[in-house]
Amino acid sequence: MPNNTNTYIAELKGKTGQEVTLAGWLYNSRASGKIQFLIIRDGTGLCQCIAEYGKVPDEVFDKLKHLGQESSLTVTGVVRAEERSVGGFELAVTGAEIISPAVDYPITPKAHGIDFLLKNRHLHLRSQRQWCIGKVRHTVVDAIRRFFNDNGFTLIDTPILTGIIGEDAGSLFEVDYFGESAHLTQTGQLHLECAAMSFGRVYCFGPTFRAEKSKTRRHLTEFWMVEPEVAFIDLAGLLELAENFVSFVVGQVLEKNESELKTLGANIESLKKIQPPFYRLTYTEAAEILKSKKTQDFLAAQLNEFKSQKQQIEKKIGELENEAKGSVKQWRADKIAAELIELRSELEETGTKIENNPKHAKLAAEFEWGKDLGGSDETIISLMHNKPVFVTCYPKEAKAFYMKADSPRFAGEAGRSNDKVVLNFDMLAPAGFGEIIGGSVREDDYEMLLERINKQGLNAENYDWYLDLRKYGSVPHGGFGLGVERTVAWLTGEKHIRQCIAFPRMMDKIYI
RNA sequence: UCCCCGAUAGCUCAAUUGGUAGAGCGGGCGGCUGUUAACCGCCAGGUCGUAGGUUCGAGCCCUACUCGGGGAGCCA
Repeated sequence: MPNNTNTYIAELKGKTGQEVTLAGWLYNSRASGKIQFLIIRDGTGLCQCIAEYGKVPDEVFDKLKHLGQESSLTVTGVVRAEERSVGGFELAVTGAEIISPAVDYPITPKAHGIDFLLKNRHLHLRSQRQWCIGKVRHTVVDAIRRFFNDNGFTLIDTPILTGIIGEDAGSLFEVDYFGESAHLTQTGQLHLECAAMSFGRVYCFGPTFRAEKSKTRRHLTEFWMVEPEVAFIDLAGLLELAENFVSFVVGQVLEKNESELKTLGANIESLKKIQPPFYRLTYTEAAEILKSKKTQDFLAAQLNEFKSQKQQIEKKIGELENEAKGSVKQWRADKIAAELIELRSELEETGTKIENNPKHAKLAAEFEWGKDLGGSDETIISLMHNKPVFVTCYPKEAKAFYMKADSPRFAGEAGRSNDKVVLNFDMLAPAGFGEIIGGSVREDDYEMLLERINKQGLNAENYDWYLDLRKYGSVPHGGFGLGVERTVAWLTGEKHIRQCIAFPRMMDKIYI
């Protein structure tokens, strides 16, 4: 980099004993009379810098003492290994230069509400948690491109403004296109299929828009999706591709972001288990599992666990409240108050789980063949497994028009007649996280496809070009889509998908 | 769209259940040479979301509205 003699915090390893200059922002500072602990962040990491009275010029010492959080500065000092310090290294400060002081930075090192943080998203991105998630996301995106690029896939950029409906007409964002109606893409799949007939193996990767009225921790109206599409592939081939792909992405994150995962409190051990093969269930088998006694027992056991969790939390709250009533030191009272806030929100969450459990049990028990798998059904299946689960061959009626009807190979034991199911699959992330991939073999027969289009009340004229693919050298083909934010949320253990994209767009709300 | 919860200092939350609005963090000043969301002392900081109503008296009760959170349905 030109004209930059500064050292990045990530490069401190191996510079022990050398004098270096860091350029960054003041993340936090603690002063203790004649010694100051300044934590600097520079985008590559955090480093504690020690300013001792007498070892830096007096006016520098004074300036640092009154410097506000997030002020930008350069700090010069000697690197030394120090176990007690974040990152294992610290700087013995010999000099510092303030670039731009910050006053009254709104995001303090204490707790904040989510609305406040989203309104301050432009600043919240600087926080450690958001930084770690951003790093993991970067690795996920890089791994996605790497996997497909290294496996013979060609990148095709599919349009964002489209005139064709890929998924559900109810979740479209309408755009005025010079007086005509157009909308934002819900999937690149249909265009991608065209490209697959030219390049064989292709993928697209970009933002996707769905105007779903979904106010949940799993939904965004704008999210990033990668979609591979392969000519000459069957369902078994797609599953293999998907499990190799996901395992590669997880492996890359484990390799490159271990410290971020640790900071975020992700379950690293369970991620290490993500290796092919994943579990495979047909929809029919999944439906039977849902209705089985095993599932009811599983849910009942879970309910008991939730209840005992609740009791434990309540007991702890009681204990803390009692302690707070007695005479305690101010600092202890504060700690108790903070703990109580956390425990109460945990209690509320557990209460919701207890409330939902019987509903989910009922939904599962009364599950009827032919319905789509609901969110709670997916959660149950996913909770019962420690690796991702493929659920294949859903009823045709519940699925999109372009999915190919079943063949005997995938019909499953239950032996429903083949034409009632389609050759699709969902991939459910383990431990209750739920769906992160949806895909299918595409209908490649002209007549069958036309029939499905008409049956779903779509205007066949709009799909002329799509039907043409079945006219001129049609081949079996298929693909899938993986949601980036959901994947990042799963890997990082982040509860809400909105934290997994820098500037989230949610239902009815764009903050900045 | 439906159900539940919330709105009090810049931020996170209290307020003995209708009787003078409080604490921590953050900010300012001071103290402390190994802190880890440091700690200790002092100071400043409020039209209790908005509009009505009940009452001698409302942060607290009632009605409407606005905004936010959580969940359901649907999905990547």
